[in-house]
Amino acid sequence: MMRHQGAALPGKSAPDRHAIGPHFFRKIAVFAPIEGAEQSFLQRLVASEGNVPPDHHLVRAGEEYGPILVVNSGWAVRYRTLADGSRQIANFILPGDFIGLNATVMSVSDYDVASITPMSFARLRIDDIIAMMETHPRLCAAIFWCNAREESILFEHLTSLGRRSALERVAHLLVELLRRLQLIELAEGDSFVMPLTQQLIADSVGLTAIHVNRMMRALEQNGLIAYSRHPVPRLHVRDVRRLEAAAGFEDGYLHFTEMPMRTRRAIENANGG
Amino acid sequence: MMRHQGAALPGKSAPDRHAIGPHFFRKIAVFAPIEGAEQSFLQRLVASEGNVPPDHHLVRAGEEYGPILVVNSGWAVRYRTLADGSRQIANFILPGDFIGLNATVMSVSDYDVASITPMSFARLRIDDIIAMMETHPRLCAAIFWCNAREESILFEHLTSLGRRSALERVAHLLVELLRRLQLIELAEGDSFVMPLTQQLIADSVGLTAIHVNRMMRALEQNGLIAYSRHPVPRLHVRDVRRLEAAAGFEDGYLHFTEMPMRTRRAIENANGG
DNA sequence: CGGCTACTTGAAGGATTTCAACGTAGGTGG
DNA sequence: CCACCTACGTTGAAATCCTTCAAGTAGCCG
Repeated sequence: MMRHQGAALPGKSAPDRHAIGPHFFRKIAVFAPIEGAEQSFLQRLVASEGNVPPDHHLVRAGEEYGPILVVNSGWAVRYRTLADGSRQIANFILPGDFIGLNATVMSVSDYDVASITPMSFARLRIDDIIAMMETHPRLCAAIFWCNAREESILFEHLTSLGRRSALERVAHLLVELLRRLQLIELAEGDSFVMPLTQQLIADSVGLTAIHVNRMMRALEQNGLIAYSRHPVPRLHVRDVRRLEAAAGFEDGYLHFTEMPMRTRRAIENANGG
Repeated sequence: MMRHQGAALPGKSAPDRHAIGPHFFRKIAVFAPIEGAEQSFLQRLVASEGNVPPDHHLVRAGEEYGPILVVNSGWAVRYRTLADGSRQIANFILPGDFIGLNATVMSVSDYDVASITPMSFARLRIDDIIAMMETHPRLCAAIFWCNAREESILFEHLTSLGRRSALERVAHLLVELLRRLQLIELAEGDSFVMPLTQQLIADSVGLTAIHVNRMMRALEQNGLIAYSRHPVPRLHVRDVRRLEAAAGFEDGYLHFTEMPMRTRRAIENANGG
């Protein structure tokens, strides 16, 4: 059904090919570095790797979760569809993000996840993750932190929809994407490859695609952003400061910070002491 | 500074006074019953109990988390404040809910929590919770489930702000509160004590208090709800079905049951019709 | 070339906000 | 016990933001 990545590797001799790519470890390092034995333990947990084309469903609302995925490349989108056919996007899923982590405590999904671009990812068996949570408290805490950070981003998104103007919402999304991509080293300076259509942005920020268009043109005409279509669509943030100001952006919610001391101490004592 | 509940207990003789009230266990039972040894283990973890009056801050954005709380009675609100002074409420915190669970993996809060009514709660030390996660995997999973459910409610809230009309948003909030209160047995039939001002509702659903007023009057005039002020403010849902229809409400996101709502409706219609 | 998708622009309409009053209930101090 | 004060709720009218409707452009792929 779904084929593994067809890289022409000579047998199984490649000893430590990384199944979970570097973006995950860059992101998680904000919380705690995952290195050495821990990293190889996590790598050995990878059951398989996968690829999907754009517009492919990875999780479906109302259906059982599949394996948990860690994105290695490509973008996906998590959303709910309403009775009238309109949809609301919760968040854009970037390399290094988990997909379907709720499967550890819920059997059926209440949202959809679909790829936007071609994607590659590592698959982790749910039972292995649950077992890991008992044996490796630091990794358990790291997963808990990923969840908490995602929830924080969701809250900021809610704040946008509830209390910010159309211009602010669009600007805010663009700054957030820039910052998240910079963290995983997928931005080049203040620009990044931009796979989102204006309709996707609209479904995220609660506007019509038409109005998103007007807001982006306004940002462009004021010299805050620029857009180039070739060779691939790319967004350039011309003035990060002014874009942040236009968005009412505060970066605290992204938690570019460290693990609290007490958590580190507790975990170290449990393990070594 | 903060006094313990002044109940005139005769010394320490009361052996097993429940520090975490019943609402928490009713809610969590949807996921897994916490009974016997597990329940008493959790009860022994309670470091102390506390009370606060209305409009009291329990968590402050930008400051370190205090102990983790489990609400025993009263309502609180979790929100962020924007630069211009407006605020966005993420969720209303009811009896049985945790406060400050993120303290397990983050040291500084990025949101405020404040009481709406007088509240009572149990305090749990963060270190004890972290230790518990390693020794009691079922309790760890239960906490993980609480987080996942809260995130799911937040997503539905986001969907309201992004894609529903003012009338739908208000109706949706009222149905959600009814359902959550029924789960913890704090509703009486289809009515419940309503401590929220229209301004609080407005800050939750992203409208002005004036427009919330108009929407509530519309719901009242159409016979969907009724409001009585004495002896305490109380909201009566006169027609749950029609209120749910007006809200575009689907209860899957609350994770009450294994059975999706459309299935249950189909069964009820088949029986009653 | 035709058909598709995404993007762009203008004008009219509608939903929600803003501004401005007024009502009502509870609490406080004279 | 009444006068005043404050917080919350209620209503109307004007202004604004965003949507809807309509039309047209640009690039891509068969």
